[in-house]
Amino acid sequence: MHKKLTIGSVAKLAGVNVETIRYYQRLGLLGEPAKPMGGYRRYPAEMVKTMRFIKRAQALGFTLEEVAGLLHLEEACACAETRTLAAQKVCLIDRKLADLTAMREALASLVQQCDGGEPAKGCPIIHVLSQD
Amino acid sequence: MHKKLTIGSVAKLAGVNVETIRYYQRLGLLGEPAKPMGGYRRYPAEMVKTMRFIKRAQALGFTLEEVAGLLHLEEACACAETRTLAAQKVCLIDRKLADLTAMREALASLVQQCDGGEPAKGCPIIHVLSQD
DNA sequence: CTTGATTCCGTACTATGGTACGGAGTTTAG
DNA sequence: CTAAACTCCGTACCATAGTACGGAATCAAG
Repeated sequence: MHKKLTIGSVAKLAGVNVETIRYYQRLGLLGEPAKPMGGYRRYPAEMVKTMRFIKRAQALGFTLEEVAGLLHLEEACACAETRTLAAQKVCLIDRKLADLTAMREALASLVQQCDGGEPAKGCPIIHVLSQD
Repeated sequence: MHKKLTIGSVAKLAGVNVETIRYYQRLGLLGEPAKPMGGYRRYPAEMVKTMRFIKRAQALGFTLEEVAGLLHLEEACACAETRTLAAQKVCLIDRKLADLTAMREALASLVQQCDGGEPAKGCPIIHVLSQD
């Protein structure tokens, strides 16, 4: 009794296109409930959460393939492999955080220097960001 | 006398494909020096820095179109428009940082719980990450 | 001065992440 | 019970970010 949503409702609740759900199903990211003899498929409400998770992960730079990996972590935990995979993701995120922070500082200082009014003679943006 | 590199050397120094440089030129991200009467073009060493900048920005989730915007900030500073653009990028980065941090915490706690040894019964990863 | 590497240029192809479309069947609301 | 809305399925199309290819010209070393 907990499979009550049509694909359209899932899409609406998750804020995505129906086609996107079908696309993810083709990629194996989302399961397809069995089609009840000629009728429409019914989806559990957790589907919406999973969709939102995918969208969040994607926004953070994970590819759909990586997201598929993260989703597998859910069903197979307490396993050395999956733990390692998750730990690697954490390292990867740490590197991204460091890079993003550096970028943020550089841009913020650019904005400040622009505020300072010092005209022409080249903004330091590329100079600051392109070293190493 | 400061235009000494061939496109191949730039590519090698920046660690990218020659075709990628030509692709960026087509998109207008990189300039093309004038071709000296039937010969090969020569590029300034800064080209390498610009390439590296593009790659760094991309790795942080900026599209090539956005990178083009960032590059324009370099030559036209002290201008209200460009300052605003940069400030918006900073906000955007702040949002990404917040999201990434949340993701990091969630994943790290997943790893810890896996370490705890509590077997089966579902990892909290999706539960934790998909709320709101 | 020839041979092999590199450049130039255009065009085509690839992968990823979707979106759109068309026709047939199925629901659901009035 | 009919009409509108939705589902199913396959196939086609789109944008982004490149990579590959092929022929002609040019350069650099032996």
